[in-house]
Amino acid sequence: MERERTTKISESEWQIMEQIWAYQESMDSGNQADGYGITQPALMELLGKKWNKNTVHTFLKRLCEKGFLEVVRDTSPHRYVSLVSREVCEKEERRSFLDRVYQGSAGRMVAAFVRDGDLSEEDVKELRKLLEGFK
Amino acid sequence: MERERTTKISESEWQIMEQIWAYQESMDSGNQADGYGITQPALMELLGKKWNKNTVHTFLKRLCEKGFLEVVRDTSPHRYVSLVSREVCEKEERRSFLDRVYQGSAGRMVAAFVRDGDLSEEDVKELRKLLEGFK
DNA sequence: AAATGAAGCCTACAAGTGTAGTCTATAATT
DNA sequence: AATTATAGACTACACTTGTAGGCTTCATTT
Repeated sequence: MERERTTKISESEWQIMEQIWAYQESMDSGNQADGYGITQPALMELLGKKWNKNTVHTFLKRLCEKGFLEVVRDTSPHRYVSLVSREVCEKEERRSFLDRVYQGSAGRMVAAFVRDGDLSEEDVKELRKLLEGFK
Repeated sequence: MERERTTKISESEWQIMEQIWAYQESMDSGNQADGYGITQPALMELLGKKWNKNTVHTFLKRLCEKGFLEVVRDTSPHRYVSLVSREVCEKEERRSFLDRVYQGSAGRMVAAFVRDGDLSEEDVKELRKLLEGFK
C-alpha cells in the first residue's frame, strides 16, 4: 500500500504524529464507526499548553503535504488521519539513523547502547529473552 | 574538556566528520609529531569525486563555527582537527534519536532492531556475549 | 442583530542545510 | 616575468524547520 514519501518527519512533527498514532490506537480498541482521525482541538489537548494553535496547524498541514496525514473535511472540526503506521516510520528512522551514524551497522549500534549502560535491567532481561528466540 | 556545543552535526556534515575521525585515527597509530589534522585536498581525496570543493569548504567552515573542528592555519594547505571524539558525538546522536523516536526508551528501540532482523548472526552472537557480562 | 469565540486558511520570517559560483591570493610552470 | 593551477574566503540561493501573526467564517451568547 504505502504512498511514496520522499521527505522525512521532522523533530517537532514527530511529536504531533506521536499523539495521532497514540490516539488512533486508543480508538482502534474502542472501535467506533468512523470516528477515525483526531481533530485539532483534541490534539491540542493532548499536546498540552506549550503549543501554539497556528504552529500546530502548520505542522499538520505540512504532514499532509508530505503524505503522512490526510484531512477529512466533512466534519466540523476537521479530522486528521495518519496514512503511515508508526512501525513503518520507526523503521525508516532507524535505517536513516543507522546509515548516518553507524554506516548501517545495526550491530555496532546496538552494542554501543548496551555498552553505554543505556539499558535498564528490565531492558536487558527482555533483550535476553528476545535473543533466545533467535536462530 | 568538551567545549559546549549547542548545534548538531547535520547529515552531510557527518560524512565529513566521518573521514576526519577515520583519518585522525589512522594517524594516531602511525603517530607522528604534529602532522595532526587533515588538509582539504586530502579530505577531498577520501570523500571521492562527487563532492564539490566549495561545498566541502562550506561544511568545514560550518563545522568550525559549530565547534566540532578547528583550523590550524600555519601550514600551506590548512589543517582541520576534530575537537570532539566520534564516541561523544555518537552518544549524543543516540540520545536525540532515542528521545525523538522512542521516547528515550533504549529498550524499546534495541528490541525493535532485534525483532526486525536488522542484526546479522554475527551481531547476535556478539550481543549475547555483551549481555552476559552484564549485572 | 451585535459581539464573542473558535476553527481554518494564508503569509511571514529567521535559522539551518545542501550546493555551488566568484574572486583573490599564492604557488608552480612555461 | 607571464600563465596557470590551487587553496581559501565570501556570497548566493533554494528549501526545510520552528514559530507565530492576521484575516475570514461560522456558530454562539448577549
